[in-house]
Amino acid sequence: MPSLSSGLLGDLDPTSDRAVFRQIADQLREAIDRGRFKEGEKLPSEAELVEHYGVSRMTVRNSFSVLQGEGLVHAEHGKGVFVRPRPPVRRLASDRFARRHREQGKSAFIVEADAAGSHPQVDSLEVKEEKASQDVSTRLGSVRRVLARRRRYLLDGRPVEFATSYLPLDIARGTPIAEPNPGPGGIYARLEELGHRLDHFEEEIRARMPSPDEVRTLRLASGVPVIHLIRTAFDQEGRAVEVCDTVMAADAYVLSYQLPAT
Amino acid sequence: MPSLSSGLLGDLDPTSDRAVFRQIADQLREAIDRGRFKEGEKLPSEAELVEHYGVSRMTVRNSFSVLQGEGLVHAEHGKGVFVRPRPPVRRLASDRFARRHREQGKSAFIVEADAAGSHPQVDSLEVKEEKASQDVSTRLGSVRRVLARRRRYLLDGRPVEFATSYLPLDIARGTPIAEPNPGPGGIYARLEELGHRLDHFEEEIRARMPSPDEVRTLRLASGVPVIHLIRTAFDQEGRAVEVCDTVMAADAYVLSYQLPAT
DNA sequence: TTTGCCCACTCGTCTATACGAGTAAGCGTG
DNA sequence: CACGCTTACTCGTATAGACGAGTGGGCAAA
Repeated sequence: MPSLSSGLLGDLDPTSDRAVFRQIADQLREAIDRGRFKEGEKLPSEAELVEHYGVSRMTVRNSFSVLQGEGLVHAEHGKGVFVRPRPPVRRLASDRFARRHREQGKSAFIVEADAAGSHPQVDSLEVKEEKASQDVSTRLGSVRRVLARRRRYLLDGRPVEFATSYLPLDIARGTPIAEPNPGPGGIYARLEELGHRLDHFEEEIRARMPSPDEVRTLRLASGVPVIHLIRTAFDQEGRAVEVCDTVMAADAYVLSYQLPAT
Repeated sequence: MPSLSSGLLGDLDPTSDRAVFRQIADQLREAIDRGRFKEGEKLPSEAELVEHYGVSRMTVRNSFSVLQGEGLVHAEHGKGVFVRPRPPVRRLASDRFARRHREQGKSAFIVEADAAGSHPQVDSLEVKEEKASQDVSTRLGSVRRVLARRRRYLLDGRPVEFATSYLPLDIARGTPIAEPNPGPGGIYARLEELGHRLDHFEEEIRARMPSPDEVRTLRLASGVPVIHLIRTAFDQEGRAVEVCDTVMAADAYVLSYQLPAT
């Protein structure tokens, strides 16, 4: 059978000064927006579109690359080009570090994911002492070396977040914080037990395109940005006791904050 | 003179299974990261790279498109391909809506930008009544029609943010809030004067690639995501009195929040 | 039936070529 | 000197063709 697309897609406007590949991208985008192609569904193949529009294959591929850059579709070698499904998002609420959430045994990530019916995992655990980067050193108040705790979070097998915590050695060395598993309530519970009663957190949020490294560790599709969150924890003496650097797949997260109007 | 690039760029590895255009992208990326090409500087032209690597022009263009997708470079027709300069970022602190900031005459955006030495502008003002979207209606508690206040913010001539505030008609109609210029302290000051004493805000943050529309209104370079922020303002009776939907150029913003450890 | 191969279809990579259009500098003319 | 043209260089768009490699179904052989 010839192009299934015929019914769903229109013709090109040769008088338009809009580039042909843009016109094709526009039509595909609109068809997707209108739900003519649903999430996960296969778009017409390159060959079909070449046929339908009477253009060369590179032109069709150019259209697809536009849509890929917008994060709308993704290509699978040997299979086709598909409408990118929106994954379930993880909501991070601003009270997620409240003391009351810290009393339980399991980490917030596990508890929350279980509740949402998905399968959580944490891997790539690494705990080691290292030299503090300029930025981390500044945030922690001029420390030279730090304890770094790295881990990757996965939901239903998909990596969604990569995080590194940095703590001053004089606080963390020789404590459960320096163990791979710091115990119930996580490192914040341990910090409080060690006498660093937490006062508040500061979070800085940026969004940007991922580095090739991040594309690899988070298995990101093209057209998916990352949210870069840097949290600093302060104890009641005003000392920065931890910096946590987190990179999240932006399509898997919604951050939520509550601000006083005071 | 032949390629200036010769000194800065290496050779291809024909034995590698990494695609040629990726190898070229890798080398350019690394050169940029190492500072061999500085912000705003011109990369070697397509022709020079064709010459240097002995590949076809489409292969070089493919490399550039990879880097463009990463937001590292941008092309200017007739001029060349340049390392994308990081614009000055605007910091949004979580206390930006505190009452004490609301007493002055000018809007927070103007005050802040002036202080930072940049030239702020607000344009595309539009104030009108319209049908509430499903989402806005839900957030405001099932209102059918709303007052919508749209505006675009620019820094030194560059659009950085596009925002729309939605307010229930029973609150806003016939008040200064329905005027293009709501007066000193903005609409939050007016809301409080009207007896809606503000209690707190809720902010939801997402990051994603921009729609073609957003690319146009924010004049976004390719490879620049947007931060999508939805703020809901609640008064002391617990009623949602405003929803503000904001789309920001992600390369121009850092959001900063302070969370209690309680 | 099961195994394994082949083939058709898919996207990925690369070449070669052509023309269009924006930019900027040089040069000659008025 | 000032203006406008030419020209060389830049990226943008599009064509046509070639080969490679992943996927999955069908068919033939064991």
